[in-house]
Amino acid sequence: MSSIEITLPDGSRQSVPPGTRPIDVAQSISPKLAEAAVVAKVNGQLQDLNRPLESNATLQILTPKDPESLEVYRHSTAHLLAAAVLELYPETKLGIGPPIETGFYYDFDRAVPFTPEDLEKIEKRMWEIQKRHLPYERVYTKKEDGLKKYAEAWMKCELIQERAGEVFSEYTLGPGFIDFCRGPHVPDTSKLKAFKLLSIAGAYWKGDEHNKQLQRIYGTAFFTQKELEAYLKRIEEAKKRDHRKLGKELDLFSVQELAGPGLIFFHPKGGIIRKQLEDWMRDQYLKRGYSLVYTPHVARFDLWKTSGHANFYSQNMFSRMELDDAEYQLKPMNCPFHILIYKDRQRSYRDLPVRLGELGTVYRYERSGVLAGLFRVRGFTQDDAHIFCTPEQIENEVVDCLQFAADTLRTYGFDEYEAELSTWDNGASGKYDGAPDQWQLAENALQRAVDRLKINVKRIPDEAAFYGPKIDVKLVDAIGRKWQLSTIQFDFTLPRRFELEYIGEDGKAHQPLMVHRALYGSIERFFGILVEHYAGAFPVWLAPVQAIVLPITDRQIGYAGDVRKQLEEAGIRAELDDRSEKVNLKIREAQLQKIPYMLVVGDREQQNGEVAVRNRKHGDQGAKPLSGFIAEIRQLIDSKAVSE
RNA sequence: GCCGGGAUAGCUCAGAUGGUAGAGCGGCUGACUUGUAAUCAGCAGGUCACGAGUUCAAUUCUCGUUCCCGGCUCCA
Repeated sequence: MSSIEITLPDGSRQSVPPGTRPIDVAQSISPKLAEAAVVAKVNGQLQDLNRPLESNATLQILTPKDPESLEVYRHSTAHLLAAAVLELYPETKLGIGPPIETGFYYDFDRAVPFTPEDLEKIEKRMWEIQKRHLPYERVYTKKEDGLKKYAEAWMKCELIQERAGEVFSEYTLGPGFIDFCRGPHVPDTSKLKAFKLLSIAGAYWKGDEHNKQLQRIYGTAFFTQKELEAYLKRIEEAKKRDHRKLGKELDLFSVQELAGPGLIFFHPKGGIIRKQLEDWMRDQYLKRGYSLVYTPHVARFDLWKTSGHANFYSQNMFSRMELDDAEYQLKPMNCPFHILIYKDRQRSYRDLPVRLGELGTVYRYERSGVLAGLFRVRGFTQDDAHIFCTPEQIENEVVDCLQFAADTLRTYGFDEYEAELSTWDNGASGKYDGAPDQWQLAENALQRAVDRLKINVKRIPDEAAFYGPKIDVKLVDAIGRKWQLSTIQFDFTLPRRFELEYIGEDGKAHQPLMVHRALYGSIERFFGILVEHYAGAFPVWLAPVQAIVLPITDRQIGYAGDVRKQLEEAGIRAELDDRSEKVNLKIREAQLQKIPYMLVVGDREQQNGEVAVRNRKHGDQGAKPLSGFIAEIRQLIDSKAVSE
């Protein structure tokens, strides 16, 4: 065969000699394309630009515009990191070094831990190697030879044992570096223009805590310095919004060392916000056909044996406590309690669906290292509800839940969200509880519900809870981060364990279906997400202080007090700053507290019964009659406007 | 839980190769009476996280504990 045929994405064809490289084809199309090229896609597979084409193929040249090329680029940067580490610390053993959503990492086994200073040194060495313009070259080794070659590198040996075929590929980076790797890579280090090492962390080999702990170096890389800087700026922005920092600055909540980690104290200002969240949710329960219930925080341990938590959830529960008659257990979940209410009397099909909702506080033992602000705590309150219904009712119930979740998100100013449907493995592994027809019914109901609402859902096989399939809703916050929020989960296990029943039309007992659902998930965590989403500048209806009256001199204190009183009578949370300070200072402090409205009152306003309105975002709005301002702010509060 | 880093005034942080500490902000007092992001002056605040050890001497060095931070694993 004297030539092979290459089909390009636009459908055009080229005849080229075998052994032609994708980069040559790119060059023939345009030197500019060759310059921009990062990697090739040959017959749908990513491949090195320098790897010769041996037979007819479709070929696409990927440039920074293609998302896949960034992964390759970052993977190559990870190799650069490994090469730099080996030059500086030759005794280090290499683990794996993949690209991740925000950059890349590489895992190392080394007796001495890396320090932040090492990180700087390593990054410097990376730039030095980058400047050598070393090629990434693909070479092949027989498995048996490879195992010998990597005898010293225990992790690589394991990987080769597990993953390599008879002959496997390796990539060199100059004369001194070679790594077992599937590739592909960028042609050489001159392609790598913008990268930065970010942090050091411990990480278990293969993610298993029984394995050896390695040292992971995280970094990030972008095609341009500009993108890198934008990313670093985003990290800075996220730090500024950190709910732990704002929680202290705005006096919203605290964690007390004397009380214990992961236990949250809501201060008065945080308490007001939390009350809004709770009131709204309880009102919604009642509007949407839920019954509001209250249940205890502890129960006999026997209850948790019946529910099964004593077995499969024990490592997440607080220790049992001994009372005179029996052992008691602080509740890690609300479901058994709601089930007991359901079971307290006989249910007819006419009673269904039964929807029992609660803001239920649960306690879970979380390992100390995982606790984080409001996002991961040991005591938290779920907006938890359980729906007991017939198979015929299930689809409508799921639709209502999803609608409810979407309304919740919209109310708090989240316009963007994603949904995931986690399904079982069709019984392949036996790790899922419940009958196949139950799984079928539930998964179909979930799928039809999202279809009816035209929600885009990502289906994730084999990710269901062992007791049933679920839909998870993830919101996207103001700076593009995703947070797991609402969850709607089927449960086939608990109705069986508790022998739940309803009497059907046929006069016989049937087992109801049960759905767990939580929309905020945890009020604490949702609160934290809100703090970060709004960077502490809460919508007026949530703001702890909605307006503050700022008299310019002591002469207006009397009038300012009247203004405040009228605001309070109109149901507005108002404060008065009657200190003998300059109005500039009062404004500054009110601004830093992110109070939505500052009402400046001087002699002029006092004379005319007015207030000079300053908005935290839009600044001075000029003077207006107090009654007019009250009408405006009431409108914002009553409509739960998310911006003013 | 594990790896690494950290804890100094109410807050943010500086500091000494071991000789018991400092700034800014805040607080208090007084003066100023001020028009849209910091008025001035004075004063008072610290078992340098906690507990042991080494030392003539420990906030500083060593060990342990607690809590916090970045990760791993897990998760609302």
